[in-house]
Amino acid sequence: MNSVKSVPSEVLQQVAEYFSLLSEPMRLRLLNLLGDDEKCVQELVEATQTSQANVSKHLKIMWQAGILTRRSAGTSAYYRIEDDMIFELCSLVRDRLATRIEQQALHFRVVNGK
Amino acid sequence: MNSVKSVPSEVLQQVAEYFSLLSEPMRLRLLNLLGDDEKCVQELVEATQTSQANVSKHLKIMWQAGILTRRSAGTSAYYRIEDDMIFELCSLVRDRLATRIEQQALHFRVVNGK
DNA sequence: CAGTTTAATTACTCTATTGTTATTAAACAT
DNA sequence: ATGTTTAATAACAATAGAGTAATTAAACTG
Repeated sequence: MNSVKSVPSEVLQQVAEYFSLLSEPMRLRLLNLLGDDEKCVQELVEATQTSQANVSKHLKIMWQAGILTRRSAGTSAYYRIEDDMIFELCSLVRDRLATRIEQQALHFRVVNGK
Repeated sequence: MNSVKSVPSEVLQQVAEYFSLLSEPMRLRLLNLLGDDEKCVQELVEATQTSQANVSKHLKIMWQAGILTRRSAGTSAYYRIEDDMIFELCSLVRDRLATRIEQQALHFRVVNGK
């Protein structure tokens, strides 16, 4: 007897797809650059030092997934973070990694006798 | 002037790697099966309907990443979730996806006049 | 209208990862 | 010792994804 209900595989699939959005450094960088403001593609290209095609591709992926909004103005396209949960998820993971590294440093010091 | 400090690329890399651990349905299923208990490889193989080699490979990946612990007993190997943050992350994403689907259903009803 | 700027798309290469099969290793049972 | 069970590993095929270069499309500018 297991008290935990088994999760349908479609749900696992969707959750996995959401996490995979955040599993690319370039997308995390774009999200970090966007922050609370909206930015156009050109600004993001200049800040990331990658190709315009690559930036557009990543933005499209996140837009299709519903974590960004898109606004056209003239020849420009402005993107903004729609889903604030992103920040919560990222800071949770970042803090966890930080404490883990600190613990590793502590253990390293212990096994080497301070 | 941007008030947000730019995140070093090594940090982005590590955060991305953490999320990529959770971006596979099979690993999410294993984590869900593990829950709060420890389970051996054989139990997980029976529950997942995939090959023993595949289960072992995924468990190794998560063990190396520090989100599982491993205990040997006889010919068996028991794994347990070490990092409870997993549950928090997964339920955050699952709830968000649920509300998104509900909103889509609502919008669907509106555009079709109830 | 011609020229320019900005973004999206297409076609492509390269790399990483999943899952499978087969094999090896280790602990136990008879 | 032999055979059995359990898990880890190696080698491989198939797939997915990132990044690039080139092209297309759309909106401005002169």
